[in-house]
Amino acid sequence: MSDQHPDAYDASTYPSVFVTVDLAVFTIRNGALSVLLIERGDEPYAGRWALPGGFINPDEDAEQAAWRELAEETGVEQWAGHLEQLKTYSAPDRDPRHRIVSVAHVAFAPNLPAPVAGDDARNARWWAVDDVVGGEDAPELAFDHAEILDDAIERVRSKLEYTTLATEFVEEPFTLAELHRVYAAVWGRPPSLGAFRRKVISTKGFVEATSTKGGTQAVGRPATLYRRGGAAILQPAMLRQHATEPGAGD
Amino acid sequence: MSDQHPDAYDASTYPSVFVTVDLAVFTIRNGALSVLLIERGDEPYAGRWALPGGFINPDEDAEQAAWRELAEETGVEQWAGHLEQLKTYSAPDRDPRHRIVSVAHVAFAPNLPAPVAGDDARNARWWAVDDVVGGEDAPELAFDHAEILDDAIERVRSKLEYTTLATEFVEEPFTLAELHRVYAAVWGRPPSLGAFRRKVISTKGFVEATSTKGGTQAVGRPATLYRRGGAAILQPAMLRQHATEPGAGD
DNA sequence: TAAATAGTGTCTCTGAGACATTATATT
DNA sequence: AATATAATGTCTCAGAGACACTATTTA
Repeated sequence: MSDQHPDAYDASTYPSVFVTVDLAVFTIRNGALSVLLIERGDEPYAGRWALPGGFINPDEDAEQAAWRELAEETGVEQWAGHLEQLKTYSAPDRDPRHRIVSVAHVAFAPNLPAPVAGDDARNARWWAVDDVVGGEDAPELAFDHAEILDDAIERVRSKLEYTTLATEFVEEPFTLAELHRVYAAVWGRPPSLGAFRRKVISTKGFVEATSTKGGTQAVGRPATLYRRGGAAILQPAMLRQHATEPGAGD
Repeated sequence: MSDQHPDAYDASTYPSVFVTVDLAVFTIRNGALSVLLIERGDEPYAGRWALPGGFINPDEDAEQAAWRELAEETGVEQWAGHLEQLKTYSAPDRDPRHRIVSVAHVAFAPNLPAPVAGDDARNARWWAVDDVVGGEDAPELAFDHAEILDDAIERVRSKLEYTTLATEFVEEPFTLAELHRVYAAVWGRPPSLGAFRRKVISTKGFVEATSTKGGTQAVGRPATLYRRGGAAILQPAMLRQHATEPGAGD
């Protein structure tokens, strides 16, 4: 914050606003990157789908509020995944009623169940992100949530490049094939399997092999099972072929 | 934002807060990455150094407020550089007087002059970041600005890796040696000159050669002069030797 | 000429992509 | 055996680091 005006806190001089958190909660379902949306029951935007969110309490910072909302919305108490701040959205007219500034967050977790429905008659479900952002019969989201979701998706995609965050999308223990499918789902196109295996295994602290073997498949050679390692960043990064390729051929 | 409680906007139910922007403004001065700080005249933290910032007006979003503050603090009307949102800081007790949520921003520009002093008797100057974050006689910053500055520095460093942002730190036209010195200043250690030149030149859209030659040096072969190209991201990234080697996470 | 800075060539090493080959399980 | 999946080996190519070498200017 900081300020240069000693009396700047006079509420008559500067207006106060409401501050909320919004959440883009991601998981992998049926091999597709999916996000949790809630159908609004009230105006404005009644009937539209929106990101879950809520107000920050007086004793919370934004991250604590996000964790709390996450538990409330998903019904998951012991959250196994990761949560981080995304960006703050503050256009003066983003909410037609009041000035509301929202601190958006991104969360990831492995293979979450369908969200708690009973709670308060709201409709809530997982959407494959391709069904939300991909033109055609994609729903129009409430408020500026389409923009938030776009930014959130880009955050997830880029984080897979230079961090070990992909491991947050799978349950331990996991196989390298499962981890590879996370990259395929999030990026749309998987990295080449050979290079992927080499990189994951050779990057110290990305994953740790366990002594047991197994996997979900009923047939075929059983896979080595791994746990998350201690490393957080990938150096160098896992390469993704950006959609915006520099001049073809090249 | 979004909400699930139709009457949630009742001010008696949820408290309103003040929202500010803070700015970490960076430039290169005397070969060192430097940040603009302001000495506070009033309590709290009177006498402490702080990041410049101010309140968001009712008709502005956070980015517009940041641009406005930037012009006010630096006295630069035609801002040649870049500004982007960094992160929002919202600890309930980060300001002892009121609940204040701050949307921090990062700005870069080439070789800025000493900040406007006369304005309102406040003391303002450029600090080499090594003098602010480096132990010893580093000043204790006001509020949570030390944390913000840490995050801002890390943002600048990492952005040089995967974007063409370094060109925002030099005035056009510039030489490759000047651009190389930007990397040296921001990272502490420069990338190897040979690889650097190859990468900058071979990355389409990073820089564009001009027909003229020159440079600042009085002696030696005159350098080719360049302008910024149209590209924004570097694919693959410029490699930096991280201080924190991969292996041990947080 | 010497000194200074700009720019190139070349060697080696790492690692990515492609894909053939081998390994280990079930039926 | 046949089939399915896991895992490895190998070839090639792009690019990074190191550094010697060449180029172009001023004094």
